[in-house]
Amino acid sequence: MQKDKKQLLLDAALKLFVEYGFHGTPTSLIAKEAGVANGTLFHYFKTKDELIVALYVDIKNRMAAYVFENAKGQATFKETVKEQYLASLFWAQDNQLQYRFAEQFKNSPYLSQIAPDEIEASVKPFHDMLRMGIKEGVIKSQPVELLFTIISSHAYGINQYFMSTNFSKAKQHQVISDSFEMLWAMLT
Amino acid sequence: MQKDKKQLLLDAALKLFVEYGFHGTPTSLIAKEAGVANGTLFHYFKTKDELIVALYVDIKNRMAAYVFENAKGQATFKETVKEQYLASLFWAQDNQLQYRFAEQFKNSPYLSQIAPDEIEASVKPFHDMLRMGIKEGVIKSQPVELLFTIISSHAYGINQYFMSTNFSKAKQHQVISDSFEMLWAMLT
DNA sequence: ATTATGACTGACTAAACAGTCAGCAAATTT
DNA sequence: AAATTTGCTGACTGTTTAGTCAGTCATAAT
Repeated sequence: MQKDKKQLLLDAALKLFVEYGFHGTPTSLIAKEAGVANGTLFHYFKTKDELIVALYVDIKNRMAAYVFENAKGQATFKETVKEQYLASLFWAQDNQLQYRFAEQFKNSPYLSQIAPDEIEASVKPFHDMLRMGIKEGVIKSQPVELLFTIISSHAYGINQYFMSTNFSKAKQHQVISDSFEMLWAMLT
Repeated sequence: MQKDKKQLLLDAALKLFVEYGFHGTPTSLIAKEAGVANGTLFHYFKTKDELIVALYVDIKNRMAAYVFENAKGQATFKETVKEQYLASLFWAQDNQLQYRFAEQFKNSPYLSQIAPDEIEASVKPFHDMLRMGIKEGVIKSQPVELLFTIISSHAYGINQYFMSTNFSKAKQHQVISDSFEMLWAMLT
């Protein structure tokens, strides 16, 4: 039983988009790489843009699911934040293509095709959590949007660092763990 | 005396690339926006790719010049780092188009068209400075690449935050200044 | 005054592209 | 067994695109 063709198309598109960019990748090449006919792409996605947006939404959902799955049921606030931070970076580590695609997408004009309230909804759980931390007096009283952005971009930076080095997985885990303690010091 | 046509083309390309993306912007539209003939673009830039890369290099140089100009001659290490950090963010504030273009470029496959040693050279002054700080025992003893990436992405985060808010310039300056102190606490 | 130069033009072309569509073959329903 | 549906195909098309090039014109050199 092989993967269904929709998934094959998404996999092929991901790989090619990261390598050649959105418009540097013709739909014909995506179909070829996926091993399906040209028209099949348009059977599953009305337009190329729809494929690009669908791919982004799919990746975002998978990452969010992974982070929440791995960070649930922590005893303290700090442990919750830490596990979410670690899970994000571990996910990025194991899904470099997805991560790079997401960054490319976020910095492109395609981002405007995602409804603002959809973006809003995806960050809400994190904002709520941070609000709780402030209420409990564990972290600094600052706008949660600012705190969340700082945490996210800190993780982004660590990931960039890994992309330019050649650390073993164990070494990377070490750096991630250390970097969280630096980050935490900044938040409290 | 009007700007020369090369600069008009770069200005037009910048505006359109940020709005429509690299491949979403035909060369014909760039020429039209610049108010020059179609062929003039190819008189100054052999290919569209060359224009894109030239635009990035130009922007990077301008930003670097601004940062160094504004941060030179500080008395202490901390003040030097702080002024460079502030200057970067002030520049981004006053050059939103340039900043967004640079981010789009950095996260695209075009980045690979910049020679690694050129990238290396552009970050070297910062690495050297950080090395000095470590030697003097002012900041944490960590790989300078890591420290620099953390500082850069912290600034990136603050800028992202500004893009989703509507603060006055004064308020933004306040946030930038505060955020540096948080960052500094993390580095020492 | 004549010639030479080089920035600039814009009509043009070959190639590439996203998207269409008539229809096929296998599975499912009747 | 016939009819219908469904997932898929790939040749095709109208449009758009990057890049070309023969030639214009203002300025500068002789």
